[in-house]
Amino acid sequence: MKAPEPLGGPRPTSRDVASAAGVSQATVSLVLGDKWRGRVSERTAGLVRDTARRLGYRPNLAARSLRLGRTRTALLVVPALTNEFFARVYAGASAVAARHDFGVVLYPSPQGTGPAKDPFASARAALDGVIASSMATDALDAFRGTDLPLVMLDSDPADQDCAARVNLDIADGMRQVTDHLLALGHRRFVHLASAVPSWTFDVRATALAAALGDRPGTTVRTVPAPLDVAGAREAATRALAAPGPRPTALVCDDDLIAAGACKAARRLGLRVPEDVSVTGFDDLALATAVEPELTTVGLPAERVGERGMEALLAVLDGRTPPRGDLPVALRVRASTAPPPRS
Amino acid sequence: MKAPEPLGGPRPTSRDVASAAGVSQATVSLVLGDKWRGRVSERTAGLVRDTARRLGYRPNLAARSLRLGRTRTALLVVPALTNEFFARVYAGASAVAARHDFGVVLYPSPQGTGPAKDPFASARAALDGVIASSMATDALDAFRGTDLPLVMLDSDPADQDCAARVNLDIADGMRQVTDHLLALGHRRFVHLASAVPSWTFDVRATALAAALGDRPGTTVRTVPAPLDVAGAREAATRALAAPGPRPTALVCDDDLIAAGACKAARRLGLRVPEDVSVTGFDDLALATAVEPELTTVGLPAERVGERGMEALLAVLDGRTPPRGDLPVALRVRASTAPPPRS
DNA sequence: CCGCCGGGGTTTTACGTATAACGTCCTGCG
DNA sequence: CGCAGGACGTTATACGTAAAACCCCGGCGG
Repeated sequence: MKAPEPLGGPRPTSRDVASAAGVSQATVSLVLGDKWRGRVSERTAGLVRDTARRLGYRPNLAARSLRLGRTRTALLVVPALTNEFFARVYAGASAVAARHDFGVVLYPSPQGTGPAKDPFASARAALDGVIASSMATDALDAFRGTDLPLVMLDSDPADQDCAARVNLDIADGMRQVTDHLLALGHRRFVHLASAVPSWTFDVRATALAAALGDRPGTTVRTVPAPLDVAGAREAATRALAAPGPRPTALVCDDDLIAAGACKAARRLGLRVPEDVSVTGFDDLALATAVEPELTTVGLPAERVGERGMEALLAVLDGRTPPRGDLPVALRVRASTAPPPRS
Repeated sequence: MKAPEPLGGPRPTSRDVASAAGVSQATVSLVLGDKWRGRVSERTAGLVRDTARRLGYRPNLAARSLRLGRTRTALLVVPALTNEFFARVYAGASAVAARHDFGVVLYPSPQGTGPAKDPFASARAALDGVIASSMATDALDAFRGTDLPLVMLDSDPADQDCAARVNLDIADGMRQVTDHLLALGHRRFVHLASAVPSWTFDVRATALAAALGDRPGTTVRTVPAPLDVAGAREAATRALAAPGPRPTALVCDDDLIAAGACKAARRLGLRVPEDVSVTGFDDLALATAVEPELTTVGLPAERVGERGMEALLAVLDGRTPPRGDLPVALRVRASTAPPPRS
């Protein structure tokens, strides 16, 4: 007996509410928009609200957007949601957005069967702003040079072409990793560096170099690795089987790479961490799923998303966005130990 | 010399294009909407298109939605994107959507800091349909009993309250797993079953029971496990350390649980697969990241998303949606072997 | 007694698009 | 010669909301 609401029929409009309550449409709009102080009596306001609730009224978002010129929708541009890090970024952004009843829509994953040729085609007219990871470079260009406020995630501070930026203190994380390994006694390092071009990875390399720079007797070789376990395993195999003294520590740009490195070591008959230490980055679920559990750098992915959304809201509001890098923390687990005696 | 387009100013409307081209707004709408055969000359149509391109015209989606009453937007309701399976479902759905210039928006992840109290608040008025996983039960109720077409993913076929359904042949997958283990010689099973209430998991249990039902001499004990590695490890530890003859095969509802089970076994001094075999479900990236690589059931997650979107488009179009379960495939890797002699 | 003010509304308009309904030539045919 | 009808557009309208502009009435200071 839910008949009162026409199930297949059109939903009630503000005008329906108005006539049902015996007032004008403008009054409904004022009351429901919370702009009625001193313009509508308490009694009428209550009546309108009750009627709206009774009819199950929901404002038509398209009409509202058309009128206001704003859509309360932000676009999040990330390389791929299958990367747990970005899934968590999305969760953070969307949580903050929900609190300000904003929506978050994702840019169709570029590695799919192909997004719309034009990034705007499905999105632009319906957006208030863009939050973009620096890893999604190709998609990103399309949003540059528009009037849309752009918040960049983990991007080069030298690049000023954005309204706000939220960065992780990646350099500090890499320094913590290096200090940890140095303290354990390691001297021969290999840096399994992501082949994806992005500031996040560039800064890892420079931070590692800087941290080792002032320690004499240390060596580091950089080996590029793809961002997946199987590919990383091959790269790590080459690094470990290379001629010359074997490295004792594999510093990886990412937990996926670290997992691949562990597999490579084991396949070569080396034990982790007794024969070779391995460190990751990100602290994904993977880090505690593999054996041994990875020593890695925990990144507050949700906070990145939250901060990104907060920054965008601030910009849209004319306020100045929050500044300062987000802190990261080394998590020492079972994949690191002192180097072998030999 | 990009001056012609007012960068900070308002974007051109169809009326701007019209006056720039010296025609009426209606003509612009007809041409750009591809409804001009026999109503507008080839020459004028070309002129309009060129002018639109030159001014960088993009139709205002809010206005269009208001006029048409449809938004070309679907809602995807999933428990969490951090679950790789659903991230892949999203990728599939969004790829198909993009091809039909549809948008896909996600229901804010329920485990976040809390979504809008009302699921519709940020969504309903702007939706053409809903695609929902049966695992997102709580959120789902809110969308039942509305006029929105609902496509269910992996849900109980007995539940008829939806416009279309796309299911995986989970039962077949479980049967393949069981046959594989039986062929290896296993007789004492433990089913590490997800504690999350959902058809996908229920069907695993019944399929396992059915497959073992006609084999005398087999035993199976069901142990509930949470859907995360750490929790699953505890559950598996209890199962393995229980009094009585030790099980030789751990059948897990999910790769995360399987990973936990492997860790539990190793911690108890058991080798996988020599002392105990472990199987997973889903074939996530995790399955090939851990050691040993998991024997598991590969699910075509992207296909689920694609099929879901295709079904929704069909329903919206008045066509009949595709039917039939999607096939799954056992992937035999290194976590299964014949049971120990003893 | 008049003008003014403020409380409590209403009328009206605009947002940008899609499309139904309506002209206006021009050509060809009866 | 008149007019039917196609080719080519145009004018007008509606979608649902927000908000600016307006209106009415009772009370009160001058």
